[in-house]
Amino acid sequence: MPELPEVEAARRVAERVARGRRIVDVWCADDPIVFERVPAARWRRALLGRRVRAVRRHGKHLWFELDRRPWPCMHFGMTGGFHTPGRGTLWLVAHGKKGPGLAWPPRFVKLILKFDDGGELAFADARRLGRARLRLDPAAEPPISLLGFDAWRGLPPLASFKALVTARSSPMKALLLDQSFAAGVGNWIADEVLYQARIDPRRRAGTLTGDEIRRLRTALARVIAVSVRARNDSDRYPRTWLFHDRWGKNPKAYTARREKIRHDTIGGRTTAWVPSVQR
DNA sequence: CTCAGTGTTCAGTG
DNA sequence: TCACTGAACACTGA
Repeated sequence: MPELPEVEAARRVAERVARGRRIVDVWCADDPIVFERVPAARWRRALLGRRVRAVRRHGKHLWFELDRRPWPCMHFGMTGGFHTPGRGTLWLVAHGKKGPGLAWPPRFVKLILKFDDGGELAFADARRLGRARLRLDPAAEPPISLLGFDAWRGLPPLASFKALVTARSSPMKALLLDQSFAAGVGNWIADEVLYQARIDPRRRAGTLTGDEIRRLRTALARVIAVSVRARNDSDRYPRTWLFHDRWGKNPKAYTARREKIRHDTIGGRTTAWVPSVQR
């Protein structure tokens, strides 16, 4: 379930496994869709023998900083993630069986890196909406260069944040999902932020008052900070958040505060919101 | 069996 | 230019 907090968790796992290590083996699936028609042989040539200096993230994009270019960049799409072997394969994506997966290599694996200390890291993606690419300078080239501020580490000060919002005319839900505005916000976080900021997702960005924009920025900072700080996926979204009641497990569709939840398609995506709270 | 879905990209339209 | 819509991608789980 990769939005920014899950991708940041994946980045930390990748740093733990790979940072400072040398890549001693590369296995690459023959999947031209996922690998943008870069042949497996080119992946091997680019990565084999390289040392990993760091793993970087901007929005939902990750890349490995190696001691020689090009560098590999990943996007998890909706179902992608990193896996590590051993007792309790780490599942960063909540699909398939609950709990630690034991399969190695994992299902739908696209890339496996082996390191000089015996560690391994696999990139897998069931639905194949994710991407892995090779880039000479990932931050300076599309798609990463087209992203807006990172929603966690790059939130602009209030004045410039206001300017960015008032310059736009799209519905707030669409604006939050627009990665060229705030990189890393996905469908769930967008709904959570608008709920906590008490803003109707259909409101046009340019019509927000100064106070609403301030609430929006505060809610964005808080939702991301809390979910990034969480130790595990179950702590990522506190029980009082709209998140938990978003998909009617309870057909009553009320929030923890007994507020009626409504579902609409806004900005092309299913949107859960609370009319009695969001104006 | 059917259908919606945590995301992005592109073609077509207004 | 801006913004919206729908389709496509391929699989899972309700």
